[in-house]
Amino acid sequence: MSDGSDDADGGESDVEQMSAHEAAAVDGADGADARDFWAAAVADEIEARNPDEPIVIKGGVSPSGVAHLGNFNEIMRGYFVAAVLRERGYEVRQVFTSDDRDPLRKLPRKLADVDGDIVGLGDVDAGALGRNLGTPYTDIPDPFGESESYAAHFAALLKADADRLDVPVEMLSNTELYEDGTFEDVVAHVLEHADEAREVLSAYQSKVDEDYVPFNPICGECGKITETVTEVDLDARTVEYVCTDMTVGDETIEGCGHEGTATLREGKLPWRFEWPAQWQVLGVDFEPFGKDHAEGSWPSGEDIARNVLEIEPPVPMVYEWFTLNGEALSSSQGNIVTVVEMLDLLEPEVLRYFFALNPRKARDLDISRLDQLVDDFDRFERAYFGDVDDESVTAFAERAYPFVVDEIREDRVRLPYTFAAVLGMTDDRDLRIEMARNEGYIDDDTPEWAIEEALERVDRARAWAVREDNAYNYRIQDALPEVDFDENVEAALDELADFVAAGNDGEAIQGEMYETARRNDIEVGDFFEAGYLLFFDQPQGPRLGEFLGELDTEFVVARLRRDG
RNA sequence: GGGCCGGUAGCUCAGUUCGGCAGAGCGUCUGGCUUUUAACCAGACGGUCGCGCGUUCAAAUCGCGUCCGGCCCGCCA
Repeated sequence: MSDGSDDADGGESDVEQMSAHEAAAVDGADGADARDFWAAAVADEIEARNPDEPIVIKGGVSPSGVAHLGNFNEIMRGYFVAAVLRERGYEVRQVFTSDDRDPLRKLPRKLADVDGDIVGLGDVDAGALGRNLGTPYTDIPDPFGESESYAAHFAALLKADADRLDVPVEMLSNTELYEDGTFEDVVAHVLEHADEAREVLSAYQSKVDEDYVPFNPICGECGKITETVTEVDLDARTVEYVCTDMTVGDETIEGCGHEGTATLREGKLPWRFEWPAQWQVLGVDFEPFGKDHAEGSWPSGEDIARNVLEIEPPVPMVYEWFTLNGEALSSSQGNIVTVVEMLDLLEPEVLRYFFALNPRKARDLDISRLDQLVDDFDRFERAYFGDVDDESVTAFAERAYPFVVDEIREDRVRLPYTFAAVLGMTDDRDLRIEMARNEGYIDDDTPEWAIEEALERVDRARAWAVREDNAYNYRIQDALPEVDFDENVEAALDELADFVAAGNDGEAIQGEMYETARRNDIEVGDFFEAGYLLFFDQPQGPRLGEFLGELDTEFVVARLRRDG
């Protein structure tokens, strides 16, 4: 526990630990800390319970076809609370349970392959999945034939995403917790107190009757989860069962009729008991969950924890679901987005920022307006460094920013996202830098690492512009676009071509464009538009003169003369 | 039918815990930078805080009612 092996900065002294705790106490006393960042308020609540260390923060989902961004609430919301507690000097263990002893109940329409790319059911062995309806995810082969099981495949995806966002989380398999006996005593306890269990649960679920047994064995014959327990032998720690049909929605998963005996490790608790059982065996102090649990599983779980398991439930936190492009996340409708996809478009810290925002608000992730999210992040970052005159943003940034970035470095350069997208018009690195320099984002004092990081945004913003095919999807046209100009515009273009051919630099070209337009009696705007059409096949573009100054002179001259 | 959460400027959101002048960024418009693009600078426009009633000297904030959206109250997670 205190061997320091996972302690990043090693020799932290007890004195410093003390002061961290004291500082936290001061923060808690005036309340400023908690008001400004939800994770700090949650941390206060956990702290108030004087938890044993390590403090355990849990999340978890049942494996499904795709690990989408919504699932990531289970990891990111806990991460921020863990980070605040660590800052206060506590040892924190963040775990994520893959609830993988759950049976596959229906076929997913979409799956994510090992790289996180989404594929349809038709691209995998769907028959093998269909035959395994009702079987625990850990006993179903990986449809991609790579991992040990369907469950392992799914867990690996989530773990890979957590790594991409640099969140240290320990993945736990529910099945393993059953098989290695971690759950066994709780299962025995629940079966021993089956009357109380039934009584408590029946307040939440009307279907619970006298025959209800809170344990579902796995059929020794067909391997499916069964629901019919006929006898419980507490001394032998076994149950007798019949493998009967299971109803899922309006579908029926057929049982094989086998009658057998199962140990308490060969089955699972129903979810309503399994969740509190996890709290007990893992010693969970905090758990965020989606609003779907808020009025169902949570109240019953809390009750079961106190009155059946006789433990104190963790500090809860409900998070709102977010929508994608205004629509509910839905894998069957195909309205999903993954961490991998998002990281093609955003830097990891921007995505982390998204999850640092108030969990109580339903939030829409509008891909077409990602520039707005990135602008918000940039402002949030500047606020941390005291450059924003807005108390509430600054207070939030002061608390949350250190947990959003991997490293606090004040002299970072952030190109505005739309400008970064515009720079994506060229793949020429030097040209990108030159244009950023022209606009004042980079100067001679900018360190090389900052330039490097700034340019990382260009590829992402470019990917966004292409994906959305929006106004920032500029690309230098290799071939002459179809154009049709007035005579005086053509004359002006020829004059400008001569000016460029004479070897003038970008700044001069920019100035000359105005002169040329005036000389030929055309609106400056029309002349610029002509230039944009020639080079981008679009009526808008970057600051043109300086841009042309960066390109190959022969190419520019030929294009201005409409020669290719 | 019962319950929970949300609804604040065109957009994205602070502010609601604990009542004290309705806020920010973006967008838009106007002007500026010898310069109509990305950006930058100055300014302006923009509000029935979903709606109604109540409490109060004072309500986005508290209470009651109501509308809209999501979720839960079967199974499952």
